[in-house]
Amino acid sequence: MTIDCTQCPLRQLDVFSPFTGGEEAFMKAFKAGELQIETGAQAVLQGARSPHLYTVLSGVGIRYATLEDGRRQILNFVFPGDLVGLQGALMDAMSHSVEAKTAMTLCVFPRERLWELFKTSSSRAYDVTWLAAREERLLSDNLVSLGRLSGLERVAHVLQLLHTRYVETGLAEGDSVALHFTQAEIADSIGLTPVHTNRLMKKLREEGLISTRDGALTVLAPEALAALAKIDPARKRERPLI
Amino acid sequence: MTIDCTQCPLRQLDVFSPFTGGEEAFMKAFKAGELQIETGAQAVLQGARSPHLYTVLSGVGIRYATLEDGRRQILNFVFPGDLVGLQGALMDAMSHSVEAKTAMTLCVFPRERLWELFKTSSSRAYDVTWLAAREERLLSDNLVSLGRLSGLERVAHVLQLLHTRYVETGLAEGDSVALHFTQAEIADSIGLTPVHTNRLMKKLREEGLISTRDGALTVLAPEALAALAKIDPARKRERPLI
DNA sequence: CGAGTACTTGAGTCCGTTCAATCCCAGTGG
DNA sequence: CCACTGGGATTGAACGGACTCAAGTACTCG
Repeated sequence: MTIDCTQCPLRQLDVFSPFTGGEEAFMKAFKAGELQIETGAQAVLQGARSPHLYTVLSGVGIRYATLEDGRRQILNFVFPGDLVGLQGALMDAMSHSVEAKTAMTLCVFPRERLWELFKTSSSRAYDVTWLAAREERLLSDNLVSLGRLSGLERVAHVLQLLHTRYVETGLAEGDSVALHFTQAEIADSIGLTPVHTNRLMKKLREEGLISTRDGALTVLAPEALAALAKIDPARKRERPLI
Repeated sequence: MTIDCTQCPLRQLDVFSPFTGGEEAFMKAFKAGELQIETGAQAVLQGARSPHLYTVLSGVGIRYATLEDGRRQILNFVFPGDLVGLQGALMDAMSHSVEAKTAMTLCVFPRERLWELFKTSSSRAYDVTWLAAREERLLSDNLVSLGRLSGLERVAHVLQLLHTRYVETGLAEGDSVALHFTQAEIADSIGLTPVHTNRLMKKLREEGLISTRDGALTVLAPEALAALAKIDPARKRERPLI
């Protein structure tokens, strides 16, 4: 029993641009099914040529690359509405893996239909490109963080980012969010060790910027945190949903 | 006097996929002209909503973001065949600037024609998306470098990357390439200070991996450098050219 | 020949790492 | 009911890679 695109619950959220009419029905024709995966399972694997392109319907995960010697870098966090596997669908092989950190549901689009989608609907094709450009921007932000921010600033940056993404995808309960990522994962996303990340989070707590109680993150001083994180508050958040 | 797309000199290069027929003539209709800029000039500016989308016809540059306090992070190096200004054409404003490090020639596509291109040619639209996905992959590689490689590995990584890009765009003279980037710029791309970058380059020289003489970089031990840089030699290089 | 820019090198400091040990808590099986 | 287990979070102490500040060299350009 899969969800009908015309009933897609994500469409309700403010971050996603509304469809102008009949477009959900169009997308429905491209959806081949749903993939349900458990916490810890891989949606796509580095090196593999994924046979599908996915849109995240629910759940969160991480997008990461590993080196031969085991070092891991988390490139980005995966939230509802994100495209997964575009590289594999377009180019040769995936340069990263995606792992679920909660149970996830993914809408499945077979790769051969992607080309069909480009031929049939130029506006949907435009949206795919738009999302690719958005991904590029998110990676750029992380690059600036890793390259030019201090450790404390980087921690503020991810926490701010995660908070925003939880809120905009409707996964926040009140003003605090239940993080599904461990400190080790946060550390792997900002290029620090878990130990040092822990110390820096402690510092943010002591300075009253955040609080963390039983896995929930609360931002106590949003302006101060954003200032530390060097995040532009004016950036538009709205985006298309495929 | 602008170059006719049907005569595009880049098309000759091995890295670029051949057009199947009549496609150059199609692209010609979208080209509104050429932009010539001098060394040090900005092609696009961070924060601006660029009125154009460009393809680099000749010359090299840097794509970078700056923070309020002046810190700068180079996101990527810009070479012939690269798309410039896609974010500005699709979304709201550019999150980065592009500056010429040699004289550059850019093919100009007005942003309103981008949408027209999507409507008219699904294969060209597909190529634009392909290039966006490629950019995403290059950024991921840099992210892994900044987050998980040591200083020495990072220096090896950029140098290897630059060498490859010079060679594949036909800008190499023999086995050595004339770098158009200063050590300070290389430092800004790998998240290190110029001073430390200098010391690490010295080390690579002492170990016999590279040599640098009057601005030219020669890779003396390609395998050793690639091993240090953690670069996958098997990756396909061919890509579309818009 | 002076000025500017890039590159090079030295010495001291600090941020982040490494290697541990400890704590906390949710399961789980006796 | 409680000891046992294991993963995550936390803290301590010592080390080291990268930074800072500073001086000096090499080269181009007016």
